Amino acid sequence: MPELPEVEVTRRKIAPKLVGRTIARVHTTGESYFFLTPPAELRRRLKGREFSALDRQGKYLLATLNDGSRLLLHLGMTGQLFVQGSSSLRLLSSTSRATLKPEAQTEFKPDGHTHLRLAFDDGGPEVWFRDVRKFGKVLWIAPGESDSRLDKLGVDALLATGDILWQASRKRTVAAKNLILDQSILAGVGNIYADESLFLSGVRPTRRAGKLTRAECDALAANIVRVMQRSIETGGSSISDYISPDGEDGAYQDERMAYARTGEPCKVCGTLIKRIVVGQRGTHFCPVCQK
DNA sequence: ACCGCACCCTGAGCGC
DNA sequence: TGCGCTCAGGGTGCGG
Repeated sequence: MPELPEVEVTRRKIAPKLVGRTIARVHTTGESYFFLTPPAELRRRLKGREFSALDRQGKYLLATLNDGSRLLLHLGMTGQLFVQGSSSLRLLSSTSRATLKPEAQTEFKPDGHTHLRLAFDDGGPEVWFRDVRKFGKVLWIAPGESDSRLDKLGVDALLATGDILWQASRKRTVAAKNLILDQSILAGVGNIYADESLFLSGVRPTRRAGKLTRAECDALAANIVRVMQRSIETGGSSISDYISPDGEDGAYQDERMAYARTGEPCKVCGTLIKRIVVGQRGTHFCPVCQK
């Protein structure tokens, strides 16, 4: 699932394929939950525009167009933003993956889940946005306008500080995990990096936020920054559907200490990693290392 | 103000 | 072989 590191890796790799290029044609699927801007309007707004920048805020990608309008993209759970010509087994169904020899994999062809296709006037490779579950989002923002989704975001998680967590957590009864998942406090933390940073900080995910000590807030902020920077360096986590724009897998999943390690020994003390549900999310922790 | 929870979606995996 | 059920979860919105 794409969180800040995966979105940042995507941004870095896709930016050169967007910035400076002019959109010649836009193909979309039909109206759906996915299109916050109706597809017909989106096609009209984008055609003929040139991308001038690609930025990131939390888990959102924000492209600026040469008329001052902006295109907001969110990868949701299963969003895949990539360049035409990429080949990745993650673009195939698991049955296809199982029956297809790796050397036989062919270039991905747009399917019903490929909701947005941008073709450019230079005739080069198109940029495609595919999303099986449609939890992703596309929104066109008029020049000079803002959007409540962006306005509500807290400090980018790469800039997390103990002070932010300390201030935000006082008198709060929510679980510590829910606090760091709150995008209005820190923008970019998702389920994987929440579990990982809590593990590294020795804090149990269910601990009431208001009971965190100042030292624990400092440790948590430092570890959030650390796991995210490390994940960006390794290309992000390719755990379910995430692929980078060139189809390469990330490697951070190999460094996981807690997430999706249910029943496996803790890499520090050997105790079996436990799985519970916190705030509707699968949550993994070491019952001994995390207090 | 805060908190818990239902909902949006589709495919995988399981039991029968 | 196939059906029906459950699970996965980011973000939004609503009811308590």
